Amino acid sequence: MRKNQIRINNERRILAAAVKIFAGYGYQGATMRKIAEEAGLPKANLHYYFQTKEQLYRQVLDGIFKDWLAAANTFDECEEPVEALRGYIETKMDLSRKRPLESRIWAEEILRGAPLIQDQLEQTLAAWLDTRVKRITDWINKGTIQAMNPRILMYMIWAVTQHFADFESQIRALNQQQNLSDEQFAEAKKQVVQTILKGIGALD
Amino acid sequence: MRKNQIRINNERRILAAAVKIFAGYGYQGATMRKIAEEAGLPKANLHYYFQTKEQLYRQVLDGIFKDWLAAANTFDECEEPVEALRGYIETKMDLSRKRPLESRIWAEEILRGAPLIQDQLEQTLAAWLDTRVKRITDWINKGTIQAMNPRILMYMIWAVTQHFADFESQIRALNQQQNLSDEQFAEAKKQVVQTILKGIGALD
DNA sequence: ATTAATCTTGACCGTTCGGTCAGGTTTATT
DNA sequence: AATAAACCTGACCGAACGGTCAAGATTAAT
Repeated sequence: MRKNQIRINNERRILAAAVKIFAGYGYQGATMRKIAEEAGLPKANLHYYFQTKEQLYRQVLDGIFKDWLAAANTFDECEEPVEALRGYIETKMDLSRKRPLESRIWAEEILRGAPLIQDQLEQTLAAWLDTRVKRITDWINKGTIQAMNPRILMYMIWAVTQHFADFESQIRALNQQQNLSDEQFAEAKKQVVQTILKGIGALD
Repeated sequence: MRKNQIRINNERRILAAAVKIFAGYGYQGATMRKIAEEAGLPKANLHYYFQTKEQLYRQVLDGIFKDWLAAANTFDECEEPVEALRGYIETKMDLSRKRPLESRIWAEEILRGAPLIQDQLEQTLAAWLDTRVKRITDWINKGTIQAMNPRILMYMIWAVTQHFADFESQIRALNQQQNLSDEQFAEAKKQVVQTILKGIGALD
């Protein structure tokens, strides 16, 4: 079932506009009018491609969820905890830097109690986490890293890395009203990796 | 200018209801009708005590901001980095546990770009952070903890501690649909403290 | 060239939003 | 007891919301 080029283009335009508006205003604060304006299309046209606001929002969330899971590639490819965790943390930091809007949409959805993605969290994400927990447990049993609760380690990594996207406006206010420069962000990335790896006894 | 008891009681009731509704639905998603229902008062009565939805929201934010700053008492009272940071992290963790709603309201406000509290961030919070950064810098200069960027350390502490409130629904979905028990939370608190303190070279 | 399918859009609809207000009730002051 | 101040609230308002639809325009298929 090949899609027409017109449909492909317009769906992409609308989704890109929706990401901006949902990230900037939240689900409730975002309006179909604003998204239509951002996309440069009449509002009725949005409803032609996406029947309801909720369906449009769901498709946005689906795209974000895929990126979320894909970020774990480095984690899976590396044998040793230092490489694997460093790669994962750096990938998540880069994601926060390059796609902060998506991170904020995700955060707001969780903040509201994950009304639309609870199933995906309980099914897909829970399974995803379980396999990573097993790998970390193996490292612990081998003595490569110290004993700990692997889940809490993952929560900490998520918290810290996503903070640089989700709380960007707070960080900016505390940095002379300037977003972190590339140099500052690189420093943050380095320090985050260093602190966590050292914190779990994977370094030294 | 002493306030009447009726006013005191009703303002408190309305503010408590507002915290619940703002936390559960976000600023845009919260309605004066829902808040009135939660408070058990007619909607028009809310507007008698708080002229607009925004003013009510501002007062909620003000209360949260004060708790935020007050959590630093332990930090200031202790001489040594291990005590000071441990106390601060534990206080912030306890705050996330006991008052998650307030944490979520704060998070959403920052997520939306801090439209109403930007001034307070740039003035009060920036000054607050500066003094703590100075203390940490002193520790670094004394060699008690390793060299690092103190601001990034504070961001990490905020990120991790608040994550347990802000992402509660995600953590629940990954914990067999159960909120963290007191025991699990205590374990998390311990591991967070341990990881960060060890990560900055304040332990061992 | 003709038909069918897809796409486009201004105008419109019912609902809900934040907010107002007049007029009544309760509480405080003297 | 009388007056003033504070408090209460049902009914209402204009604006903005998500969504619909009929009728026309464009593109694809034959």
